[in-house]
Amino acid sequence: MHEKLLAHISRFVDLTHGEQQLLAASMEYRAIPKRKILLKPSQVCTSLYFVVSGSLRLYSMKSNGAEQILQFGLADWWICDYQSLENGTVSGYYIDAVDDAEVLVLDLRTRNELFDRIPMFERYFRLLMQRGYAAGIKRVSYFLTGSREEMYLQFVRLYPEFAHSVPQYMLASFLGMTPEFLSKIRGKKGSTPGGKPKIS
Amino acid sequence: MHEKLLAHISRFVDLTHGEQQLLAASMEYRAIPKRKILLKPSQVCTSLYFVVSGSLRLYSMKSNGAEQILQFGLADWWICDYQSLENGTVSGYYIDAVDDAEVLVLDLRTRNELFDRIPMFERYFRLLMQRGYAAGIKRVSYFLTGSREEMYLQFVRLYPEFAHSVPQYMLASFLGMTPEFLSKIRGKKGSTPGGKPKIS
DNA sequence: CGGAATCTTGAAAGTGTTCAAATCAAGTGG
DNA sequence: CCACTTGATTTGAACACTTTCAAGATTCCG
Repeated sequence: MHEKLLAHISRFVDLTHGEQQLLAASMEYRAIPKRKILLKPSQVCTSLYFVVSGSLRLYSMKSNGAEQILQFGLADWWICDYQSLENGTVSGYYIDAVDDAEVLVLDLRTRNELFDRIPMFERYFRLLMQRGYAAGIKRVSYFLTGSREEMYLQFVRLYPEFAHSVPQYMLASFLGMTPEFLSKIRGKKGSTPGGKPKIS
Repeated sequence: MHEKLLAHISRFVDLTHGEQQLLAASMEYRAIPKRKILLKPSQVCTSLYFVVSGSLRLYSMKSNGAEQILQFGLADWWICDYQSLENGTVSGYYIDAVDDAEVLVLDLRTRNELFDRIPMFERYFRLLMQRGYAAGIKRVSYFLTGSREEMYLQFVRLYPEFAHSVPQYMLASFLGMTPEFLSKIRGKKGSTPGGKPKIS
């Protein structure tokens, strides 16, 4: 169950066998049924989730009651509200399961102990956070530079299977548009050229 | 010159006196004149800049030739293209000075040596990156949730002096709107109520 | 003073949203 | 297996927000 995590870590840093054991022993496996909520506003986030399979999402509630999905947590992703986690403040986000998922849970306190004992584990997180930071800047750049349609096409290019397995309204939310508009974008593509109506 | 950096670090982690000395000796002071370019596309980013005074910005060039500002580096900020830095790939961004600025330059190689020698320094960066990551998510949330006008008001609330010292077209770019539209937003405010025409 | 960059203003054109209704899909219980 | 209910997607018309383009006013700096 932990091989997937260890394999992921090994793409960034090297841990000794002992360190790997310690880490594996520090995380708890958990099966998350579809729609199960792992975090909600008014709670303080005290756990990090490593997604082994399935998918989670992090979202907020807009003033009009609509969900605003800010992040999907697919396989090999860590997901949590880092602001709440680090400051001990109340979260403003929800985290739940899009599909049935399997995760490894790492408690905040345990994480901090691991950081003290295994500097390379903290480096791994430094690299992840740095990457997330850089990706955030690039994401903002996409929002500001291109149209919603380009963003959609880009997303489909990057995550073709996921883009078609996730409910359309969730994808629309993540891309910052209404489900109606995404539907129109999709409609435009499928029927324009002599294209066959679509297979299956 | 380095006190500002050490003071900033001390808000996150504790360094011994010796570590502080080592760090200070590892960074080079540099005065950056207004408009001086520190990084441009086709270069690989190999330095991190800590802003002591003044302000830098990180931006890309849109297909229509307009600048898209993605980030301002104000006092106490670190700025660089982390993706280029870590992967050794060519950057897609520019970094230059909005105003005359003073920075401390940290070379990539030196940074990595410091990380090996001073685990708390790497923790400091882990916390910075984590914070930047969380802030990036919140920023996306602002873009998707509110109107440009709300974003502008929010920005002014957070950085009142900076918002009025930076050229308006740069602020517009950072907020993802045209300078014309920002001008209209500002016009609306100033003249709505019995408000005085504006002082100075 | 002169020139260049910046900011303002207005009309026309986009792009994406809202609202409402119709269609489609999927499960549930009988 | 069908009828029903609920949720998801599609479609269209009216609307709102933001951009584009073009001209004029302003400011800044040598």
